[in-house]
Amino acid sequence: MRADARRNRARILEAAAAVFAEHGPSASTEEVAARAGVAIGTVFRHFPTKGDLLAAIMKDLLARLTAEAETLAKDGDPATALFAFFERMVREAADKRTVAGALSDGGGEFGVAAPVQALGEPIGALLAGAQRAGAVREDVRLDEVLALLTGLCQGALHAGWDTGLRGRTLAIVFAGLRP
Amino acid sequence: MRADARRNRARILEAAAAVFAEHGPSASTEEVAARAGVAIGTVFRHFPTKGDLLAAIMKDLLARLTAEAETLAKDGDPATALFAFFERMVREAADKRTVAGALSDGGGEFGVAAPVQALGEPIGALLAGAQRAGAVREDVRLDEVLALLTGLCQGALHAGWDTGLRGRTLAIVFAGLRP
DNA sequence: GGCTAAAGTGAGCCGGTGCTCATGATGTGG
DNA sequence: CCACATCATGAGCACCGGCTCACTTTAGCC
Repeated sequence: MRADARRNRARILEAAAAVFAEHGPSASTEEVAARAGVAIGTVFRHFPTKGDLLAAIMKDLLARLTAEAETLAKDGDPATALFAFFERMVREAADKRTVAGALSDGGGEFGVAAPVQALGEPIGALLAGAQRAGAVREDVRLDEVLALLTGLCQGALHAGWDTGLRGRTLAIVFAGLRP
Repeated sequence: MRADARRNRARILEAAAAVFAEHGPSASTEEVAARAGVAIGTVFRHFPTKGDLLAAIMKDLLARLTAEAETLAKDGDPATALFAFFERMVREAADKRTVAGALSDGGGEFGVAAPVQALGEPIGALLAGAQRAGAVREDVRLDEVLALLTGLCQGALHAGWDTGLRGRTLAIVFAGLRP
C-alpha cells in the first residue's frame, strides 16, 4: 500500500470518528470527506460502503473499551472496578453518539454484533469480581448489567445529563446492584 | 369541518401512530398515507409538515401517559404507584419507538418539550407519594427519576429485552431507589 | 528522469423523501 | 337539487445522500 494511501486512510478514520461521534450514524459521507480534506471518491475507495466505514469506527471504539475493561478486570480493585467502568462508559457515551449506537446494535445494523459480544466478556469478569468482593448482589446476571449499561448510555447523550445528574443517576443504579 | 375530512384526519393519526411506533420517526410519510388509505396530498393537507404529524402523535401519546400518571398519583397505592408507572412506560416503550423518541426530545427536535415537561409533574407527585410512604429514599430527586426513565425506555426498544430481562433490570433500579 | 500501477478527484447518476399544485370529486347549506 | 366551498388526488418538483467511473495525479521503482 502506498504511503499517501495509508495517510489518507488514517485521516478518514479520524474524521469519521469525530463526525459520527457528533452527529451520529446519519451524518453524511461528504461531511467526513470534507473534514478529512479528501474527495468523496477517496473515502469510498478505502471503505466501499458507508456501513464499512461505520463498522470500522465502531469496532475500533469497542476494541478500546474492551481493552480497558480487561485491564480493569486484571489490575483494578474488584469492589469498585465494575462501577468505575460504568462511569467511564457512560461519560464517553455522553459526547460520542457512536457508543450508544454501537451498544444497541443487537440486530446487526452496523455489523458490530461480534465486537459488542466481545465487550461483554470482560464486563462479565468485572461483575464476577465485584460479586466475589461482596460489592454486588450474587443474583445479578450479566445480561441485566449490560441492559443497564446500554440504557444509561442511551440516556446519557440526551438533554440535561450534566455531570452532576449523571453521577447521581449512576449512584442510584449502583445502589441497586449492591447487596 | 366536513365529515369526510374529520374521518380522514382520524385515520391518518391512527396510521401514523402505528407506522412511527414500528419504524420510528424516520418512516416515510408515504407509508403513513398508504396505511391510512389516502393520498399523500391528503396527509399534507391535514398536517402541513411531517414534523406537525409527528408532534401530534407524540403529544397525544404523552397526554395519555400524563393522564395515567395523574390517575395513579391520585388513586394508586403510593408505595407502589411510581414503580407501576415505570413498568408501564418501559413496557410501552419496548414496542413503541415513539415513546423513547418523545422522551428524549429535550432539544425540541419534535416540538414536544412542553408535553414532556407536563409529564414530569405527575411523576413528581408519584415520587413524592412514594417517599412519604417510605418506598423511596428521601434524597432521590425528580430529575434522577426522569433520567432513569428515559434511559430505560431508550434501552427497552433494543435487542434482547424480553419480558424477563426487562423485569429483572427494572427490579435492580427499584432496589436502588428504595431506602 | 521516465514509466506504470496505484491512488485521488468530483461531476453526475439514481433512488428516496418531503412537499406542491392543478385538477377532479364530494359533502352540505339553502 | 344544485351551487360552491371544501376536500382528495397523485404526478411532479426540489433536494439530499450514497455511490460510480472516466479521467487526472502521483508515488515508487528502475
